Amino acid sequence: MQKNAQVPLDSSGEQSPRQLIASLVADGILTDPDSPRGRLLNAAARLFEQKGFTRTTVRDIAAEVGILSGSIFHHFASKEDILCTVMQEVTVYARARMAHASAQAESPREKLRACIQCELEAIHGLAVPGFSILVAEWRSLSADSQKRVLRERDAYEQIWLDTIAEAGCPGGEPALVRRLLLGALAHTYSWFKPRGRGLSLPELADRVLLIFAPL
Amino acid sequence: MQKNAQVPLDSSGEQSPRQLIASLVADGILTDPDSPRGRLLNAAARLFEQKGFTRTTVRDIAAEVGILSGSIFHHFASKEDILCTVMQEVTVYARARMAHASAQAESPREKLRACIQCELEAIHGLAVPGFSILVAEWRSLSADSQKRVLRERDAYEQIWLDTIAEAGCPGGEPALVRRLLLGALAHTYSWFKPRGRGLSLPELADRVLLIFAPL
DNA sequence: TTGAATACCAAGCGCTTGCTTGGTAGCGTT
DNA sequence: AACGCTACCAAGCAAGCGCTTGGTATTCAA
Repeated sequence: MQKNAQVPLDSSGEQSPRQLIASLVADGILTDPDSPRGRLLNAAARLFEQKGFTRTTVRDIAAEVGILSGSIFHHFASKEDILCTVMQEVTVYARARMAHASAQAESPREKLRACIQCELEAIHGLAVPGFSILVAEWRSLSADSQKRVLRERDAYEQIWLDTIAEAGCPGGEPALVRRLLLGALAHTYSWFKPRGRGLSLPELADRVLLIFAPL
Repeated sequence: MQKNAQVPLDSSGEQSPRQLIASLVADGILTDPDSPRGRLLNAAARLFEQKGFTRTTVRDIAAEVGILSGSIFHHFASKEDILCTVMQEVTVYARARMAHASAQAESPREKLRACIQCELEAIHGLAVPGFSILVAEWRSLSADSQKRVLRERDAYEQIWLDTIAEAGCPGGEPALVRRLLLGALAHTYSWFKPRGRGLSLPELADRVLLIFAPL
């Protein structure tokens, strides 16, 4: 159902989430969220994010969309297949979103800022539901499934590496900086509340930028 | 069995891991690793770190020390009790180790370096087996258990906050810097191989220091 | 009008899980 | 010799798990 070719992403002009999703669905690299399969993926992503993969049962997922647990296996081969597909599609969407945000910014440092804010929004469920699963549930995937997801993920990471290299961060190679940065950002999931009365999300992005790209 | 008072830690002179553990056992704030209970805790820590909490069964833990699964509940009230106790004791030991390492360093910046290296060693199983569980399995704890662990953890974090404040890191309040730093360090668990032929652990500590405390 | 495809139900199988129960063997005290 | 304490075994229960099977209702193209 899904073509795995790296479809070039449209990164010009303004785009609403709905438009972006629609164009990815039209390209055949994202499941239609209004289809039964798409509804299952969205429900699973929500639950995996809330409770974790092992603590989410197929009965939970089925109940979320109003069907019985057995019917899930008409759409997916296994519970792990659901997780793997969720991770793939989340990565595809996150990549499209970040490519767009990065292309909008002008200076290299602003591009990095845009990427940081973009990933923060993704992690905190403001833009890419299920993004935090990518880090939290990596070990729940079999080796084969990890490979499937990694192919999509490489394209996503390449945007980061290019951006970091151009911004001229200290701390060594872009790959190392990216890994430290990813850890720092992903971990904000467990303490930062974007809707709280403290730091706002763009403010947090600024602080992170200040550390990883001083000046 | 365990006194919860904040026992002042001996932080003078050289100390082998064995000596440090022995003194903590003598103080009654750590379980003797040679007792049946201690052997269970060590086995559980190893397994939780390798496979995660939910994917580790009480039968796995029992087999590791050569008893039957039911016998575990002579030593612990529940599987979660094991996890909670592991987390507590790991925190106690990590704190003692870091207090010692920090006290050995001279300048504020060297103290920060010592803490970073200390936590990296802990995360990668070179010094504090089970440390990575603290971050990875936090959500596996009930609210009550989280409170129990948090009391020990506060003392550990205080060392960090003091060290960061004195080192004068950019990026805002020490609490924020610490959270970003913890995320970055904890995540190294999933990509950094301390025994590999690439970057060594002290080198990695240097790079991290360069980012979080420039100059 | 038929036939295939899609989406789902109803029932339950086989297995694993955390944990319980009732009992026993060995040891140090008194 | 009697007691109590610690550490453990043997057996299994009740619940929950992922997943299978055989069948049905609806839709839509030929």
